[in-house]
Amino acid sequence: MSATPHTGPENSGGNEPEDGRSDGALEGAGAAFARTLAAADAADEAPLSSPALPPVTPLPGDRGAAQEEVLAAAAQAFMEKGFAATSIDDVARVMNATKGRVYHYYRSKLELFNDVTRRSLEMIHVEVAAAEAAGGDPDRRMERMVRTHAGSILRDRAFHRTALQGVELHLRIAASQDQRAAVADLVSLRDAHERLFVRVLAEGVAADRFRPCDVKVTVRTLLPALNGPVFWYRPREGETDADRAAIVDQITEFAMSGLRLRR
Amino acid sequence: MSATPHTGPENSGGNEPEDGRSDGALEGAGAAFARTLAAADAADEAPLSSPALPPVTPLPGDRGAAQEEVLAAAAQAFMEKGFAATSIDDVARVMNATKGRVYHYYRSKLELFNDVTRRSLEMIHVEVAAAEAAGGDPDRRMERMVRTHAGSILRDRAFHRTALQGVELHLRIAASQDQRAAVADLVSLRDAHERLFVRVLAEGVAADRFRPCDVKVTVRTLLPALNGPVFWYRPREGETDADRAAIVDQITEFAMSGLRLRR
DNA sequence: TTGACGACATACGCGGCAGTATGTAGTGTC
DNA sequence: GACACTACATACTGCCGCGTATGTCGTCAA
Repeated sequence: MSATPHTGPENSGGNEPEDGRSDGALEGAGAAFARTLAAADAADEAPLSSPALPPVTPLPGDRGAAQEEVLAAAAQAFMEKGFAATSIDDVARVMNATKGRVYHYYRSKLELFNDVTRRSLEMIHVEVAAAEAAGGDPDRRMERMVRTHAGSILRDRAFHRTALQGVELHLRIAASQDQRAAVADLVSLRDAHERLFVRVLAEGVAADRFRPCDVKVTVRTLLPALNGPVFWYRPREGETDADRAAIVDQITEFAMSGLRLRR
Repeated sequence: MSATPHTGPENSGGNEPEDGRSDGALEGAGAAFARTLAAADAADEAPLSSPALPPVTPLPGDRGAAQEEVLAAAAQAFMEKGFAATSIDDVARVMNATKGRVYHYYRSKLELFNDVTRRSLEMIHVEVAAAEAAGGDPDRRMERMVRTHAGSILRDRAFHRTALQGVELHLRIAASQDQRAAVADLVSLRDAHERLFVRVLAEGVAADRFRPCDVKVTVRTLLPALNGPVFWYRPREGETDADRAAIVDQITEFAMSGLRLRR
C-alpha cells in the first residue's frame, strides 16, 4: 500500500534516460561496501560486541571490481522490474554490455540473486549490529538501530528491494538441494537481524523503557515500517543527504514512539 | 487526474444494481466480497460519508461465481509464486482445472492481475472508509481505520499480497496505452486510500491528539507496518479469528502509540 | 612470437509459457 | 431433434529468455 510519491509527473511520462545511470549506481554500491566493512571493524572493536557474524562475504571466487559492477547492475535491474521479470540481457543492458559479461562471473540467474540478497542482508545487519554494540540503555541502542536500519534502506535501495521481494518466494521455488541450502542461509541471516531487534526490545520492556508487548509480532510490525522507503522513495534530481535524513527522522520518531512506554 | 476511477473499458454499459448480484457462495473471496458490499452500504448510510468512491467494481462482463473462483485462484497462485513467476497453468492447477477455463474468463494474464489488484484495493478501501465514516474524534477514527486495515490484510492476504507486490512494478512494465491507463486507475485507487489516512492524521495533529509530524511520510511509514503480515503471516492448522485478532491488537497498539502525542 | 589465459562479445539450441484454435459435453429453446 | 450457446478441455504455435558453445581481442610470461 505504499504509494508513489508524485502521481502527476510519473503518470504522464516516466521516461528514463537509457545512458549515464550505471556509473552513479556502481559508485554508490561500491562506497556502501567500503562503509560496511568499516562498520564491521568498528563492531569488532566495540566493548559490547554482538554475536560473531562474519563480515560481508567476499563474492565466490572474488574477481574484484568488475564482478561488483555486475552485482550492482543486477540489483538495479531487479529493483526496476522485479527478479522474475528481469532478463539477463536487462542486467547486461544496465552496464551497456551483453550477456557474456554476466555469465562470465555468474553461472545462473539464481546465483546472481543469491549474491545480491546476501549483500543486502549482510550490509544492513553488520551496520545495525555495530550500532547496537555501541552501548547504552535499550532505548538508546534501539534508536540507533532504527536510525541505522532506515538509513541503510534509503541508501542501498536496489539491494534491499531485491532482498525484500524475493527471499521467501525464492525459498518456495527453489528446486535443487543446494539451492534450498543457499536460501536457508539467507533466511538465517534475516532471522539473525530480526532476533537482534527482538532481543533489544525485550530488554527495553524488562527495563520498563518500552511498552509491554508481544516482542516478536511488534518487531515484525516495526521492521516493515523501516523498510517502507524501499517501495516509495524516489531520489529527486540533485538530492542530498539532508533529504534522506529528514525521512529517517520521521520514521525514527514514529517507530520509537510506538515502542516507548507512556507515563 | 480524476479521483473517481472509471469503470472498466468495455464494462457492460449500464450500471446494474449491485444488490442484484448472485450471492456468490464462494468460500474465500465470495465471503469477503459480500462483506465488502455490506461495508459499502454502511458507508453510504453513515453521516460522514467519505468522498464518493464506487463500491467494488463488478468484474468486466461479470459472469458470476465461476469467474470469482478464477480470480481467487489467481490471487492464491500469485501470492505463492509471485506474479511473473506464475504461469496460467499454475492458476488453473489451483482450481484443479486447465488453461482453457482461465482464458474463458480472462483474455490475458495482465487482465487477471489488474482485477486481482483492483479487488484488493477496493475491498480494503471501502471497508476502511466505512470505519472512518463511523465518526468520532480523529484518534478514534484513526484507530478504527488501523484495526480495519490490519484485519483486512490478515483476512484477504492473497489479494493484498498481489497488489502490494505488483502495482508500481507493473506501472513501469506496462507497454500499451490502455495498459497504462488501467494501471493509472489502480494507482489512483491506492492514492485515495493513502489520502484518507493523511487527512485523518492531519486532523488529529491539528486537534493536538497526534504528534506533529510530516503527515505524508508518517502515513507511508504507518501503512507498511499494517501491511506487514502479508509477508510473514502463515495461518496455522486450525487457526481462529482470535489468533488474528491478537495480532491486530499488537499492530494497532504500536501504530497508535507511534502517532499519539506524549504528554 | 607464441601461447596461454582472462575478459568479454556473438551466435546458437532448447524449453517453457502465453495465447490460440479446435473439440466436446451439457443445457436450454423452439 | 436441430440449433445455439455456454463452459470448459485438449492440442498446437510462436516467441522469449536461459544457458552454452564458440569466437575475438588484449595482456603477460617465457
